[in-house]
Amino acid sequence: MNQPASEKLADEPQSSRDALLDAALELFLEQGFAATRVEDIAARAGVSKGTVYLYFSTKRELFGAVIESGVVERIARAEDLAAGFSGSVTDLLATMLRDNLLEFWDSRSSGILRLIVAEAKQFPELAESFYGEVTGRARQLLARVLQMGVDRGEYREIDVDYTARCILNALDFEIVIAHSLERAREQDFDPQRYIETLIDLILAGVSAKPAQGSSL
Amino acid sequence: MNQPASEKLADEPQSSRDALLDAALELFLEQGFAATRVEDIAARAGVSKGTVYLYFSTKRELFGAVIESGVVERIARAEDLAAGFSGSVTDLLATMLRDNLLEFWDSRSSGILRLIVAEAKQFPELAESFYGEVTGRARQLLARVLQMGVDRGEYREIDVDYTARCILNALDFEIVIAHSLERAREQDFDPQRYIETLIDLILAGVSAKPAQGSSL
Amino acid sequence: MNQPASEKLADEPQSSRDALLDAALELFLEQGFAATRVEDIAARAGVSKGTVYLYFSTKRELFGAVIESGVVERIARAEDLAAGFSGSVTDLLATMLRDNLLEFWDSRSSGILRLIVAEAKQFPELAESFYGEVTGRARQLLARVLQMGVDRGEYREIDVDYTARCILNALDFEIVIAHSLERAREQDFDPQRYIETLIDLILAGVSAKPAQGSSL
Amino acid sequence: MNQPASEKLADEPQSSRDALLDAALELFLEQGFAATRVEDIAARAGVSKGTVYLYFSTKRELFGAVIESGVVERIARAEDLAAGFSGSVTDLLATMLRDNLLEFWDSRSSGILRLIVAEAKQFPELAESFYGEVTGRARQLLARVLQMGVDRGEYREIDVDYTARCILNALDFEIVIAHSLERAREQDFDPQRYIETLIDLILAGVSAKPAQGSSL
DNA sequence: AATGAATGAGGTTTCATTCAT
DNA sequence: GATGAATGAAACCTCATTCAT
Repeated sequence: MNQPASEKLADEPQSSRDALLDAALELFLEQGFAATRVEDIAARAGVSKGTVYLYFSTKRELFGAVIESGVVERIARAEDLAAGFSGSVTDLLATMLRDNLLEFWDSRSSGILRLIVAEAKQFPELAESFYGEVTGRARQLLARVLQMGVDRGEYREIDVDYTARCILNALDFEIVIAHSLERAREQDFDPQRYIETLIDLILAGVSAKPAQGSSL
Repeated sequence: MNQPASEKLADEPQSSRDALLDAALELFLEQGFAATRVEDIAARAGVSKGTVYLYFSTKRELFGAVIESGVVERIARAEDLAAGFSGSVTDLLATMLRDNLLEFWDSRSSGILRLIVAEAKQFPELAESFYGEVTGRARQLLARVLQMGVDRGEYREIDVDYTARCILNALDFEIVIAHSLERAREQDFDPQRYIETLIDLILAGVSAKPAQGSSL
Repeated sequence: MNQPASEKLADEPQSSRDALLDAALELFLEQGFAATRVEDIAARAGVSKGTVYLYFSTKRELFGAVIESGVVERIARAEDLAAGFSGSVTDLLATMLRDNLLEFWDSRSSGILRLIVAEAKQFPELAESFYGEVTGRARQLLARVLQMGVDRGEYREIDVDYTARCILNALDFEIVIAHSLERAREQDFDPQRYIETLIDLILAGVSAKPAQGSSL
Repeated sequence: MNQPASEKLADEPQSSRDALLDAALELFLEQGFAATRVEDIAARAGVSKGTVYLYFSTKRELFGAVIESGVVERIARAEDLAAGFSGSVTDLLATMLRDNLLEFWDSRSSGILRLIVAEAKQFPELAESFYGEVTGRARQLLARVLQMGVDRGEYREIDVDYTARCILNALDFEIVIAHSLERAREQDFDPQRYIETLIDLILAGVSAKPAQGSSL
């Protein structure tokens, strides 16, 4: 059965536009916006300098498109979390933090978070939009889960919105650091241990009962 | 009584070098490294372009000196925290987080944190040095306090090092965001409420007893 | 009755070549040679960029063809003037200047004159050819008419060739100005009044009798 | 006796700015605005590319400054004409046209006229300003002289304003042509003869008495 | 005949750095 | 110490032209 030409295998040659977006993301992550030359993006995408301007009218617009694609990807990912679940809220919370965020750790989008922070002064609208749509949406999702725990009596009366901020910030900054200091971190940092510590701290911090881990 | 040469009156004209460091910090914070022109730094410092090169051989070296001065300042601040305290570890912890970090929030050094994150790819040695000397030192200080709480039986058996990471990350990312999205944040973010929520969450999370606020 | 292939209905789709010539003339007149992009010409002609190169091997060649078509058109127009006339030479002269040149004023070809002047440095051969074939031919025609007046005793002994230059220059520069400063001229310039003043001046200047209008 | 350093001999090294204006005028005249590269202007002025941007923020601004300097120069020249004179208006008129304009013919400013016509579409404000301030001023001057002749009874009742337009146009277009078609014109054009023919035509055309040259 | 994605030489402009004064 | 005119490498961007389809 013939497939339409538009369905391509992952390693097939993509459209020039997609190749440029991929190449640009890689280079912006590696070097930042200002230090990345348009010509290098083109070279990595396998096209010539002029081709960049067939698809993006300026280097800044290309940057915006790169971030935009990351936004779309991360939003889709976050929405998947909302899908049905069973068990206690605590199980959901632990699963969310553990499984999903560990996965996110290495994903392409996680680098975009660092990129947004780095270039926020040059692209304030993009940064605000990203922060609102991505980080904000994740926070609302997490706050809803926490509220569920409160409603069920699993958790004590907490400020779910700001608690969600605390949790996400603790995760996001570690991600930003991981992308900023790749070499130095590899030696003495254990992401798994970080996540487990965070989960333990959070669950103990919100639980209506005494802290679990330690209590005899 | 002779005063050391470094002690100057507030309104006294500083040395050109200090004026350049101050001007450079301001501009790097506002615009980032690449977007800041040496000529603008000189202008803000009230000297000519050529004068910059009397004190710093390259723009990068000037950036390094700016960060260095921020490091020194922040380390001094952090070390002051270690001075004697009395009362429970929980009181110390709450005070540290509340008073000292609220103060830090608006300090000049807090912007350097964002700057380091933004420019880490261009200045990896600086970033690693800063992260090690400043963030790392703060983490060790916090870990020692937590360990003290554990030793005294106030806190349950926790991973003090990684718990300190969690706490500092939650603080640092909020600071970074605050410096990245100045306008947008003013509207719906309450730093005081954030700190209190974090303190509440942390103390409940580490305490050896049931969470304080809610359950009897 | 067969019609030549070149006679088409007004609204009929022209050939791509003709459409390109028309579009190119419009744009060259509006913006000049250098500021007009081949792509814009193609777009205005309703064809694609590549199609331009099916008919013209370079942009310069297209420019040449545009001028060439203007030359042909203007020569035909000028030659028509030579056709039979009756009455005094003065009547002919007044009619030529008044009717024919007022008509020419708004014609498409009049813009080409300005274009030639503007691009003469880039296309010296074209400019010389245009000046020789169009302006030169018009000058010879006018000189013949003046000579006729002299021969008939209507006019005094004048330098008919250079007098023709004076007359045509006075007309041509006003045309060039009209095409150069479209907006500013509309306010305080009256073409009709200009032509009449010129005719009055010329006829009085060449007449063998006292100036007509004023002295009895 | 020592002279201030600012007084320089004509061939002394001028300021970079003046050297750039001179070089730019030459090249713009030779090649037009678009075909002239900033680097070539710098080279002819004996400075480097970057130096151009110390004095002019864009290539267009440099063009404007070139025109501006021409405007100033030509206005000063035109004003000198207005100085006292004696004798008949006809003598003045003949002298104005003959001496002053022959001088103008080869002056630097005369090339600017062609340049303005050529680039009017790209610089409409400049063109309008030039036309108003330079050509317009010359026209008013000429119109005043003609009016004087009418008032004295030397000339018949003519439309002095539009007559002045005719005269100046006849001169200006010849100048523009001279600058456009340098090579071709040298062979068979005699500026002196052109001017004399024009003077003869004009004086006969405006005179209250029968045409002078021919009348027995 | 027609397309339009792709090319890459070449232009304008920026800005870190130098150096004669 | 201080200046600021000058430099020139390097970046972004344009657009005439080509060519596989």
